[in-house]
Amino acid sequence: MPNDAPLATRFDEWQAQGFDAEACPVRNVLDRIGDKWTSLLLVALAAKPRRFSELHRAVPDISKRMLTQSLRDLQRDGLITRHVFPTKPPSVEYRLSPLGQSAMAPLASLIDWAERSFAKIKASRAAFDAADTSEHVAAA
Amino acid sequence: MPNDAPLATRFDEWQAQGFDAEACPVRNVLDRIGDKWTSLLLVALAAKPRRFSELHRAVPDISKRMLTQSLRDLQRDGLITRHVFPTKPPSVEYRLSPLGQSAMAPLASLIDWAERSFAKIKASRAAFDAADTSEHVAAA
DNA sequence: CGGGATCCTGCAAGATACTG
DNA sequence: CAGTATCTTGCAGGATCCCG
Repeated sequence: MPNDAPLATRFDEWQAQGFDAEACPVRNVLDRIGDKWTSLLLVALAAKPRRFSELHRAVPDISKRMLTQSLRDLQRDGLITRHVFPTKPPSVEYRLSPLGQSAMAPLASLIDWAERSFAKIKASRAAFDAADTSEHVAAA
Repeated sequence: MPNDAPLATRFDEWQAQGFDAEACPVRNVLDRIGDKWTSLLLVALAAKPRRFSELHRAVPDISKRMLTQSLRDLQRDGLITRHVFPTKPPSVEYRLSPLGQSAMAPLASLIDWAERSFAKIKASRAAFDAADTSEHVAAA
């Protein structure tokens, strides 16, 4: 039940429901988006439909196993559709479903934020790690 | 370098850079957001600053270990700040940094999408699993 | 109270090989 | 080409105890 209450209020609601993993949209959906590969695959498919090996090349360091599994997860959630062309050899095309397309706007806004903030985050990490190291040095 | 090119174009750029994990904002930032706990903690802190054990209660099924670690990750990325009050016993307060606050808008839009789409996703999952099962049954 | 250190385990995911 | 099946392992993360 989406509503326009501030996040803080909704957090209280989720909390009241014990954050039931089955019921909580944040956990259900963010777990998928945050998956190492799924959001990358969604973006890859946002450009255009692609075939299995095309995706494999597009995302170089994913294993065939994980690619298959990630695609099936996305399909199971209804974010992408899978079309088999019974050619020889077979070819399979994946494309965003309408639901998947509807995810792109919020996902893009998050990616925008990520790109805008990346420099600050890197700087913060460097500072944090430097402080950590110098403490170790001081302690040693 | 944030820009207003469509995601598809930016994907090609990332790809050209080999998706270097150190350089790619998507991987760097989404990995954190998608973390099982961090986004939940951000939302919890969006309401108001909270202390360690308060957060522990707010997110019931996180272990102390993971809470500590998630908070340190968020602090390292500069999304939250940590304030130690040398009372007895000590109390530590966490709160969103300006950078963390700037993340809330895109995060909220994603959560909105999640809540709006959750019913569809659940339905899709159910249909997918049912098809799977019936195939097994048919095969058996 | 707010952690750190240590031990231990399960499962996520890589590597490899096979198939329609 | 587009996957499955099996085996194997690393390490995320829980449980427990300790400490200032």
